[in-house]
Amino acid sequence: MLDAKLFRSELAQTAERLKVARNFLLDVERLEALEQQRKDLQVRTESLQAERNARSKSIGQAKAKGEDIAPLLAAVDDLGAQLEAAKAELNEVQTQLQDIIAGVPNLPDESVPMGADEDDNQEVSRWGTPREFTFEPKDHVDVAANIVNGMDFDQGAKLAGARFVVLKGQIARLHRALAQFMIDLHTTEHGYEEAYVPYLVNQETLYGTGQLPKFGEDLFHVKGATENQVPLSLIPTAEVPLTNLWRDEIADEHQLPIQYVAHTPCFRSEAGSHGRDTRGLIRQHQFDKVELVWLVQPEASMDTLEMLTGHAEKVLQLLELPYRKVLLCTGDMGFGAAKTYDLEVWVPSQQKYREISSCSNMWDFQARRMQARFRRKGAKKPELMHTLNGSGLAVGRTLVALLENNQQADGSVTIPKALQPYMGGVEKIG
RNA sequence: GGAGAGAUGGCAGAGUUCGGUUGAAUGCACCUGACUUGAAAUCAGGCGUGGGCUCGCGCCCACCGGGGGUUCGAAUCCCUCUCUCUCCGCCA
Repeated sequence: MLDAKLFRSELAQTAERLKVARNFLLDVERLEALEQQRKDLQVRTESLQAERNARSKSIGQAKAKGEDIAPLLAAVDDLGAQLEAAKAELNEVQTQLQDIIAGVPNLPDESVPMGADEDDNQEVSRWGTPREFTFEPKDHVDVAANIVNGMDFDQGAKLAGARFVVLKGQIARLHRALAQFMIDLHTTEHGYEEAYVPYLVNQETLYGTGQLPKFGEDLFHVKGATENQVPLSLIPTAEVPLTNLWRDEIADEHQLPIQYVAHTPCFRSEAGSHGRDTRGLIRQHQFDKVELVWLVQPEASMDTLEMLTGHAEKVLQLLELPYRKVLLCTGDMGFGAAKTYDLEVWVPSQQKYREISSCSNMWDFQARRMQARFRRKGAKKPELMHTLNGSGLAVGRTLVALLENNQQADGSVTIPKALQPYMGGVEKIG
């Protein structure tokens, strides 16, 4: 959420920036009208409340002195109705304003290139060299098929439906090994605190990180057993529970920065991506991810984004997987991001780089929704934190990259040195 | 699953019986000043969050777990949801 003041004192400029940078059209006239109404109604409501408070107080005083309060009660007779009407009107207007503002995307940082879609993203760097195969490389589904049926999409479909998978044997272990390796790296080398979090969260939590109100159709929602039980939703990423740990909290300055790492499954409905990446592990309704989250002071967030991205890169480097780092343009960034780097890993079967990590600085966008704040030493007012998150990495897609890049002519798959301790010391599988 | 108790400011903890000048006693923590070579101790003062109006001084509104209700007026009464604790039962 953007600062509401931007919609009052700098409405025209804000609308222009949103249009240019995010192709987001703000209904300026409607906002202006609503804001004017809000102002009038709020002043009226509050003065009615002030009047009611004053009169109620005098009734109390009169009663304490044993005076007759009947005339005072009569004088206050129609105040209640007036106040109720004003309140209702104000409420309506504020709900409308809130709906508009909650649906406005974040403004990009100055360093983000302008652009319409992914074609305008900027490649920042490449690491590693895609391997020259002396044979026709298979895709990960076929590579896995060679390893005693370690990846079974039919069984996934049988148990749950399309876009679900069952992993077994060495593939299942490799999948687990990758997650363990990533967590250990981030906790021991990069200073993250490991966290285990709920996979189901409530609506306030989803609002805090920006999934609601706008992107509810991307999630799986779980109805309570009884009618008036609170609705919960499966997390689409651990960013949601981790960042919300500081919702409605005020940290002391010395507690920052805070860094969390968690390994969780992620659940996405993938509504609107029918027919895309239907084969294989690339796009599933359920996938595992190791997520990195930072909560920092505003002045530190830009440097932190570089650090965070570096931590995700380190995983790819230690796994010896070729990748490139891409700076997303204004048009390709997520709803709440101010700046995002994607890491894309080389996928031999597709002869292209595919997203395996997305690292974003959300600026104060989520913090404002969540009221996640901190207080500087000696300062009176708390300030909004900045929040950042990034995948370090998506485990399923890492498995894809490893199987494809490390496949051998004989159908086996080599295990990178860094991962071997997590695989019982074996150098290859299959 | 059954029975009961509770949720108040950064923390602890009054107030809820019998609704009224209570944004809320008190203690701790914290900030400023005095004393001190410095610190501790002591003393004085300050010290919640969000919002509105105003050039400003400042004034006003809301908030005692969430939502709704009764009332001129609710931390206090009623309904409901959530969470916490105790006991019993069951259980990975």
